[in-house]
Amino acid sequence: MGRGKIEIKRIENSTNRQVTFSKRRNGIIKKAREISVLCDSQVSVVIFSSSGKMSELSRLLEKYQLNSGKKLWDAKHENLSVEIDRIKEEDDNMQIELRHLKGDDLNSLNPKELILIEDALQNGLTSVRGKQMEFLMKLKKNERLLEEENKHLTFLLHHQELAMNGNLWELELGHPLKDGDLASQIPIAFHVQPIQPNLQENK
Amino acid sequence: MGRGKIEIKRIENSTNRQVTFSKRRNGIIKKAREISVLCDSQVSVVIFSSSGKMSELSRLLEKYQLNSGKKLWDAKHENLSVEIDRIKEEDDNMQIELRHLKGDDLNSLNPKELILIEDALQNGLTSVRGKQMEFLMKLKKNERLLEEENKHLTFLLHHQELAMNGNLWELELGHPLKDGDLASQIPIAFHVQPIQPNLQENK
DNA sequence: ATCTATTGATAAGG
DNA sequence: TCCTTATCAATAGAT
Repeated sequence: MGRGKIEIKRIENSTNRQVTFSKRRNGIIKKAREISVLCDSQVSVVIFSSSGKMSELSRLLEKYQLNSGKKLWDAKHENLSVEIDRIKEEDDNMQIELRHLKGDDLNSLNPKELILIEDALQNGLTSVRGKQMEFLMKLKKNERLLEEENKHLTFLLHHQELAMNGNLWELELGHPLKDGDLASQIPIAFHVQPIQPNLQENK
Repeated sequence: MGRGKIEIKRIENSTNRQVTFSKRRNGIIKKAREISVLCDSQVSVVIFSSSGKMSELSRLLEKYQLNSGKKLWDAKHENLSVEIDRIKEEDDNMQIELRHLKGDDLNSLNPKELILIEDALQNGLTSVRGKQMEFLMKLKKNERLLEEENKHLTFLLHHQELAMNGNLWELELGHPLKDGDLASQIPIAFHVQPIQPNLQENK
């Protein structure tokens, strides 16, 4: 097309080459636009001239980018996928084991496996109850300590009251209390009988 | 160019559109090749048909591709990292729960949590034992059936032997057995006392 | 897919 | 780069 046919090989005359580049580049981009409109298709054209200048039509490239991105991903990071698969499998296995221990999905198991799970559960139960017992002991011990402290404080309080009463009467009587005084014979009863907890672990 | 001029807008006839797409795509790619040869330029053309199929010429645009590929990879990588972290966390949690159910690492738990675990274990144990009971029932039932079959077979055997003996004596005596014959009074004892299984599930 | 009339692209020149 | 124009390639529509 044109005043003469040309062979498709590098145009050696640089001016000529530049002119042809310009014309054909426009032609290609025009045609790319046309096809994208006519045929409802996504087109991207990127052209670099030999001097490095870029022209571009991108009626958009998302799919392509996604595609090449995926390839790149697959090639370079397959090992990561393997890692993920490995973890997921581990995950699945644990999920199954958990379900079995919680009493679900037992139908897939044979009696031998059921026995293993029963043993595991029994062991777990024993351990958990042992730990609960430990807690209980700690609580009881703490309780005993508190009781003793309580007794001690009560004792102190008693003496303080006695002392205070003594002072009052001293003020009123004008002399310290002596064994013969009535006040010193006031009965004071402290019932320090702590509640005995009745907790009992049921075996 | 063609039998008639066409307006540049979406071709509604889908067959027509498909045909035009095919022709023009080839044309564009051919021209892209030509310009890259004639003008010593780098060209990339990517065309997606409306149905999503991709055609491409890339006389190649490494910088551009690598760049977009890398960006894409980064985004994907981030997503995947998040996914991996999520799974790993799930993994850890399950691992902890499993260890707890098996009676390990109980020190980190408070009494309330211990009770939850105890309940879970108890439930699991109940389910597992229920399932074992099912198995047991199945076995017992099977056993009963076998016993009955056994009884039946023994019965048949007994009769067959009687018949055989009868025939033998008939042969020897020259006549069928009658009540007066000695042989008909031979005591034959069959002790069909199947073993009673003493299995007992311990609750 | 192939044909072909017609249009559109473009080589050469200014 | 733009215009012109002769030439030929691309292609629309038909088969």
